[in-house]
Amino acid sequence: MSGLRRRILDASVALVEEQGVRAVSFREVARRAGVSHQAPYHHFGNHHGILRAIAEEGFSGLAKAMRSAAEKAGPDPLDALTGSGVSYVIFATENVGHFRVMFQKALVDLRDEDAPLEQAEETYGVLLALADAAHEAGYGKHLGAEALAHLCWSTVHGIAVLLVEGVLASKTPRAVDDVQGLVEQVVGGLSALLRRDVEPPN
Amino acid sequence: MSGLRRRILDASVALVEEQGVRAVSFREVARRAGVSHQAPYHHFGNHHGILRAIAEEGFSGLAKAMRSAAEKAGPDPLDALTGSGVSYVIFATENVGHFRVMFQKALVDLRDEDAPLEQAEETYGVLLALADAAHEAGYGKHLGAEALAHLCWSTVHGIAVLLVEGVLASKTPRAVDDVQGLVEQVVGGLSALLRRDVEPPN
DNA sequence: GCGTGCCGCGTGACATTGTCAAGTAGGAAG
DNA sequence: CTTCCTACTTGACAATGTCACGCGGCACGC
Repeated sequence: MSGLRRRILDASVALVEEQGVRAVSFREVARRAGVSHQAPYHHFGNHHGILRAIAEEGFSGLAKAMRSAAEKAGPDPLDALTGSGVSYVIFATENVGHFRVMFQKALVDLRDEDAPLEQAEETYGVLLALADAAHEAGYGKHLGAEALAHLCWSTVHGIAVLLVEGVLASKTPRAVDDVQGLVEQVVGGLSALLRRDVEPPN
Repeated sequence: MSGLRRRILDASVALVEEQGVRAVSFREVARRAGVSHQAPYHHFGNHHGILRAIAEEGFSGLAKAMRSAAEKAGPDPLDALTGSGVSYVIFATENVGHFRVMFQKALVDLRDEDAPLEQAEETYGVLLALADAAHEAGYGKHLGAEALAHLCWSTVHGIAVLLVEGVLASKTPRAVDDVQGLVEQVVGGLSALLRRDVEPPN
């Protein structure tokens, strides 16, 4: 029950967050964990093994965060969908080390023939269920449930990437440097559009 | 006026597309270009130099594509905004090698204090202008021009990333494997929402 | 003519990396 | 006591980014 595996994972995630995926060297994480350069190899097989483990943990946590946010939201399916969207972005900004690894084909093949990443499938399932419920309730009716899911996913994923990679931060005229503000702006904006499409304010 | 610089850049972009950024080794691109392992170093200074050059070329091409698409669209500002959004995604899928490098802080710091990437600023300017025009025409009025720009950017960037990294492809029940279909679905969906918010179909 | 730079590129070397091969301590099982 | 097995360590190898330096050619002043 060696806690070494955990220490190595933590060190790797921290490295990704600080200096990007490229900086994650087998030997550096070993050094940070205070073990020999072969100890990580024993736990993860090879370099891809560590990245895959990070991605598994990441998708698992993301699915949990989305489900939890959806439950905490009100009874309106759109509120649940919006809440999970916000939690998606928050998760990304609070788990940069995981998030950076999760969506790069060259690092982790989500649909590897031999071993597709089931945690990713699970996350997609959560999204689809929420979008379906919202669609059933009439939101984005003319789009179709699948299109609604893809639209929401694209939007939250886009804002997450732009935030995490520092593309948007402090780019705006007014200092909208805080994450919360941008998330509200974007996710809230899409949510408002969907709601006004069903309940025109007049 | 050595064409070697171009050959090295092309080889690098091809490598990113085939095997991800991690595979771009100084020596491998030199080998592919048929020169010594120090020739690239002479042209780009160091590893980051190549990636930065790729990003510059990428943002430059992206801005051009967006402007061109906006001009080709009809007179309606929303059509221009939508068209440039579609071109954004198309650019990403047709220039994966560039796109992957452009939005990773650890590879290219867009707002480096010493030398911010002006091509990126230019691209952002194109987006802002299009969003402003659409906002002036009444689209996304309750959002604000800036929020409209961020919403559109997030959505097209999100779908672009998910497509390029193979996250969405063949994930849907019905085989919506073709890029065009997904782009229409997502970008067209957002566009429709914005239009119906102004011109309710009834 | 001829030296004197510089530009583009090649050669050689060094520390560092991922990975393979072969150990070793310690406990459980027989 | 022997025989595994697990969790690591040590040592080696080819490959990588980078530094220092060498080398041919071309432009320039004189």
